Amino acid sequence: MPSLSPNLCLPLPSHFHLKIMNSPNNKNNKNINQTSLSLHNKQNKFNSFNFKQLNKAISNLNLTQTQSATPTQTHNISLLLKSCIRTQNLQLGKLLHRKLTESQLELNSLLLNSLITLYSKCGDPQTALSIFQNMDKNKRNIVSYTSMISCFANNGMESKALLLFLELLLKDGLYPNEYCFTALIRSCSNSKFFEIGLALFGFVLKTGYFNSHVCVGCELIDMFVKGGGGCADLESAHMVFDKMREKNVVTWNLMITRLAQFGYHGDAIDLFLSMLVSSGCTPDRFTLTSIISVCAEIQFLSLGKELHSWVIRSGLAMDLCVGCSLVDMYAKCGLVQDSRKVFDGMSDHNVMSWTAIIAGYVRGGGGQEREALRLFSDMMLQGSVSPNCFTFSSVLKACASLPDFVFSEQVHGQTIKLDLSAVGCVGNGLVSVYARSGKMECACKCFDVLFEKNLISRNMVVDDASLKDLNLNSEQDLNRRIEYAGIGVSSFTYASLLSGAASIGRIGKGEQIHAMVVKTGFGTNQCANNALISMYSKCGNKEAALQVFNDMEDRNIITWTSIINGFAKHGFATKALELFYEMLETCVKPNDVTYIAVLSACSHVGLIDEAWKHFTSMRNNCGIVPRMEHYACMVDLLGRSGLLSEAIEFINSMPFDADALVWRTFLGSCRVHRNTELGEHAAKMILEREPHDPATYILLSNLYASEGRWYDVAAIRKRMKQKQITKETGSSWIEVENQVHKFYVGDTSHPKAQKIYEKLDELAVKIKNMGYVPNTDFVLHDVEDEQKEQYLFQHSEKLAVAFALISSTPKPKPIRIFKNLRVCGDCHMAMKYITMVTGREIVVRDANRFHHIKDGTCSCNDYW
DNA sequence: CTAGGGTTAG
Repeated sequence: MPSLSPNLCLPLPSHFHLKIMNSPNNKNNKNINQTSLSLHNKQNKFNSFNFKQLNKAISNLNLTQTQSATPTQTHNISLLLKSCIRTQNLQLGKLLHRKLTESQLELNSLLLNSLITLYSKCGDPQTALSIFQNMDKNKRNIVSYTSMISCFANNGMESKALLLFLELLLKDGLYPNEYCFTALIRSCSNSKFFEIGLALFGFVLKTGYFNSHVCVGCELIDMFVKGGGGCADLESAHMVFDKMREKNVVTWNLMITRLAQFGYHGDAIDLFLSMLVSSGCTPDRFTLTSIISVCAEIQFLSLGKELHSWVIRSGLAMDLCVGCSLVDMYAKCGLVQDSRKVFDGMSDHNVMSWTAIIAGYVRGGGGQEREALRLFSDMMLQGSVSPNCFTFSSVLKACASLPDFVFSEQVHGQTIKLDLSAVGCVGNGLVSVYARSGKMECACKCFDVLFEKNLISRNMVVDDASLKDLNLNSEQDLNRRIEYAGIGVSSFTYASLLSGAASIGRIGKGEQIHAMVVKTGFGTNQCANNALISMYSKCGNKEAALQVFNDMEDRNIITWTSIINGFAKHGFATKALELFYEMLETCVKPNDVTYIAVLSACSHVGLIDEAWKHFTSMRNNCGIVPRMEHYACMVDLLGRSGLLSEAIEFINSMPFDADALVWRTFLGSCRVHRNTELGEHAAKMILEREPHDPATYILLSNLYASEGRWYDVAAIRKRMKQKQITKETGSSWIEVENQVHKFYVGDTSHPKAQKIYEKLDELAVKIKNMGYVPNTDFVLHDVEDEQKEQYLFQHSEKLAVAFALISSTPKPKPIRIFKNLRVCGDCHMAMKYITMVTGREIVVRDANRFHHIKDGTCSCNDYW
């Protein structure tokens, strides 16, 4: 941490020290306060100006032909300019500017400076600069310089800000003031100029500018938060905060917000409490918004409610942002109804309040997705608010959970129209919507858009001329710069690309992204590596996942959880548990997700005692309260071991009502152990909770089929027809040479179909000789036996295997197949024989889990 | 005329 009085090391000219000594910065305090007070009043007066009024006022502005602007004219013009700035209306600002130019009125410093500010704040630094450059030398005062420095600082041209400051120091009669230092420190608030920022920090401490205005301190706090080398230094930020002589409500808000943004929720609440007790400042809309969001994050409902009543009592209930945070807080605390009440009571809505309530319903799940989509439709119909990527992220999640597809396609259209389909969370949402419906072509297309657009944006950034003058020495520098600027590639971009590739199993693309990660200097980035581990795991390549894991130096809980989960999903429980114990030794604390991985590892291989041990220890030793998912793992474990009545007892003893997931897990066990009676009960429970779940109907119908109860099978099919529930069409796909090949049952559309079927015939003969007997239980009963067998041998997963074998995939590599439904029992058996006759390893990812099939055995132990 | 703070997703 830097010392609070670092050495002064700025290369300042000698006369500068003198100037500072003479500068009357203490006397200024009073003036500043007065200025800002009167300014405040003026702002309020213009708050009520709408576009029309402002337009009219500008048009009616009387610019009589005097040589230079009179005090009254100056006053009026400056007020109008301020209104344009406040409303970010560059259009009207330009109109006013044009009128001034046309009138040939000679503009004084004040007006020219105001024009610089107008262009600066409306994102047009070039025009601001040209006004500054064309100003008469004798009109260019300290305010002009400060406005221009601030313009550079706020428009991503930090080096130019510093250079202009150096130029200012050489001007006789001009003295930098606290406004100027504030802008300078802001310029240094990125990693590149952090060192200069430290020097400025020392300087303002020595000269007393540090306490001359709260803004200087605020800017310093943010500088440390952004930190040197991209690493936040909250401790130093907090020290600056403590050291500030005067703090106003903004200062408190800033510190509270930054603590919250960096995940120090408890500290943020503590600071809020000391603000109440000892600051003498009254919390305002900003404070409440921030702290209510903290309550949402950590689900601190009691404080959240308290703050809600405060909001009402203090008359802030009509504030849009406060309302948004309340909507979000109630939703995140699980009280969607209360959230809705706040939402309905708001006088106005913006994209955030809509998104917050929609996300609330989506998060709640259990059929509430429909209400979320209804609200989304309302929002679109009203038309005053346009959805953004956050909105789509939630809406697409809702789409993925619903059977109707028309709506999803409309949403997809909207994302294209608004040019958001290549934004990470939107693109991934689209990919998973299509992937879940088995529309792999569409899923792949959406992914490719994501993949290519993100590549292009990176290339554009590299070509950007303004980055070239920054004198970057290495590619790492460039990336840090890009990441900081929030454009182009960041570790987040990679993470979202990787999760997209993983969800559709495109390992080839995943490998390409991996190469890009390394090439662009993110090879040691924790977030990118965590995403790589998940991607390789989800694509069935556990060796590559382990390789990434082993090469990582900096592992966090997500890293460990990802690798443990990877092995657990593949049925390698021993390795998963080994890693779990290794993790505990390195003193990384497991979280709730880690325990889901651990319990599912146990359940995949039937380690009952081990599972119970962890289930009790998670609560007792780690204070983690088991969630639905944890209970589901335990039900799975008991069910798999055939302890069906124990499983039912366990479900009944749960502290909350079991959801569809738990019952679906149980139904799976009933199917394997052929217990129709309990299975029917489980199915009934699921359909009570999710009446449109096609998977349940299928599972139940399979259960009846396995017992030969064809009458009941038919009844189920009829019911599905009545309810218009369609079974997902089974399909399998495989990636060969970066291209996805997809197959349906009996599919002959592939260009190499003839060769595929020849290979299948050849395989059939070979494996029958080894003892394979087709299991026709998996085919409809009213077909002749020979036909059944033929039908069976045209299952999509078998077609994919045959295609892999005739393709030139390198031999040592396993054949990786993906299936949208559960793999069929006969295919599973046949594949085991195929691994024996071909010596190849087959990895199948089905809807539920992974099957690593090698030398005639499968990692799932024939239980799935 | 020049300076600072808030909300939505994974």
